[in-house]
Amino acid sequence: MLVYFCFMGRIKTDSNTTRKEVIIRKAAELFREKGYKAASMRDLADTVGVEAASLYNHIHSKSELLHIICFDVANRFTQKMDELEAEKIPIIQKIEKLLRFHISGMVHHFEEVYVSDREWKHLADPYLSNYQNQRRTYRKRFAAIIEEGIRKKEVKKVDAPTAVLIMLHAISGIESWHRSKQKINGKELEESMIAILVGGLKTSR
Amino acid sequence: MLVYFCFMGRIKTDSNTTRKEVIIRKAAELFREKGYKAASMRDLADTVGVEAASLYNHIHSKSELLHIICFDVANRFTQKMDELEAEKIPIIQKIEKLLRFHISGMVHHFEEVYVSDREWKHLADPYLSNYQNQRRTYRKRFAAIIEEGIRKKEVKKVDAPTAVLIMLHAISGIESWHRSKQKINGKELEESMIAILVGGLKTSR
DNA sequence: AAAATACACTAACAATTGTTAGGCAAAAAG
DNA sequence: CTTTTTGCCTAACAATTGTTAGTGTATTTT
Repeated sequence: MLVYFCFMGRIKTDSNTTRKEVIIRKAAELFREKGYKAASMRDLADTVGVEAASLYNHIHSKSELLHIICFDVANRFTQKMDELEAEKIPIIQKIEKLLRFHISGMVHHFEEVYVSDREWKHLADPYLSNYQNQRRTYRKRFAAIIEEGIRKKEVKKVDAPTAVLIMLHAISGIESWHRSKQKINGKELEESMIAILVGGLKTSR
Repeated sequence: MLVYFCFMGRIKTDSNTTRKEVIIRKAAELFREKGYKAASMRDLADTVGVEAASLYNHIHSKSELLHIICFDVANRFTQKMDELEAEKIPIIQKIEKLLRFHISGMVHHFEEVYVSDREWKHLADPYLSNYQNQRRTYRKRFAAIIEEGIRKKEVKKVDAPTAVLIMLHAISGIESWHRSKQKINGKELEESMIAILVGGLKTSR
């Protein structure tokens, strides 16, 4: 017979949100803030408002949290790429659209996108190789678009993989925009970035 | 009376290299590969060829390793900025020079630069705030150069902090160039990057 | 050659880690 | 209301962590 003094209550959920989703959300915040390895399950439990052991009623392991976050993001991007490839618009517009998708992902789903971008190293096989493959082919598809642009003379002659690398990492730099004190608003940021990045690609006339 | 069976011998050093420097070098490799938190002192000891405890004859703590790496890199960049500000050359050339310095740092001192870029979060105060300040003022000085360029109409009208963010993060993307199988050579990479980045900044004529 | 220093070793520590077991209470289902 | 299920709790585990103490052997200095 055991008496509970400081009973903490259940994890609060809005309707349409499972407790697991709440945990994943908080995990993303925490992993972003401290890094996957430095964030402990006890930390996570605190921010969720529960004891560490209780988390395991909803999830299987810490690593599950990471791979859910990573693949959620990766799949969203892959899906967007599918749609984009099917569209019949000028290449330079395709590129712009893709960049805008990346930028707004980084602005509005910051925690998840950032974690998937920086912490995927800590995935365990077979998820690790899976993730790496998905990422690699995504970049190849992106590079293929740029190369098509070069053939059609819409895009300046550049090394396509290098261009992809620049674009994607430039966008991941939005991280420091989030961190900065006096930040311009999200829409301005987007336009500035597009101007520089797309401007750097267009054939100069 | 104790007899040593598998005596591993001392840490090998070239002349002009202290054992501490060897350890720091290996630490940079390890921190880059696994991340600061995931890299254990026993891992480090293994790659150095020694027992974990022996490392402490040369260093004070794990965190010392991180802050030596971070500040070595940060100071190099700060120093370069000092030199550059003093030069009397067109702004667009200044920017190009700075970018080239960053690029070749990322190509030739990859491990240290990468670690200082990605793992500084794990610095402990007061080093953490120090580092953040140094980084912030560096970026402000970079932004000031771009703003001067805009005033002199050498540079397209863009939000300067955003431009800095793009440049620096684009360069840190060289990480994935290192990782990639079929990589173009370092010099080509540099020229490609300069073309896109500086191209994106110049006033279009 | 003797003395001093540098540097490696083994053994052990306290703290923190992810995770499991088992029990009780609230919420949902009957 | 009664039963079942869900979800929280405490307690504890084994593993891994950074680090210190103490000891012995190479190497360097005298």
